[in-house]
Amino acid sequence: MPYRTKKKPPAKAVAPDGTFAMGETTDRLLTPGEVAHIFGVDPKTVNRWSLTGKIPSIRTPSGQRRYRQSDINQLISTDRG
Amino acid sequence: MPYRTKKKPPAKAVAPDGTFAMGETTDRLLTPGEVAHIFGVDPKTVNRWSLTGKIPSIRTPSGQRRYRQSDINQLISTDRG
DNA sequence: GGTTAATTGGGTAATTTGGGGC
DNA sequence: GTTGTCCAAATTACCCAATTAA
Repeated sequence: MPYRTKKKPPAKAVAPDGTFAMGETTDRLLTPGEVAHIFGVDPKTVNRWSLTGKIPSIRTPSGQRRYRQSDINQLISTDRG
Repeated sequence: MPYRTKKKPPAKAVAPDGTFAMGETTDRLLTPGEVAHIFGVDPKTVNRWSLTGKIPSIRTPSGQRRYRQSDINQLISTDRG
């Protein structure tokens, strides 16, 4: 999967009729490559972060890792040090 | 994770945050696209999982696959490693 | 009926994984 | 202690057109 940055349409999670747009909502899962692109590191480094408990990860039934966008956003904080 | 749709899914089964309503839609069958969204993969990958025996699937009379929520829930687990 | 979106199957390219060593 | 790279095997993504579902 290439490091594709797909633009998200205006996030409209739940419509008035109770329906919602699939796949474009708040908590989509990111691939290691996407997270790596965000932080500017190697995908393997991202996996190391999950190994050391720095990022929670979800496994596909075949063992690949996926990361919650909310978890990633939590790590992105402006640093003044 | 190229699965995206601008229209409403068949019904509200899995909320954008990944949760679901227990008392209401527990036994509803999920489409490949919905399961794909949960795991952050392509719908075809989900079908591949059923072909390799990782997920039991149910077929519509026309041959399309559907998945039980209970089967999917069993596979979801946060991973530390 | 008619429109739109999702699913399916096949083929091929790209990504991910784990280990090892720098 | 952390990160980047090389490797082979496994897994997944994207392409297409036809079928099915809503």
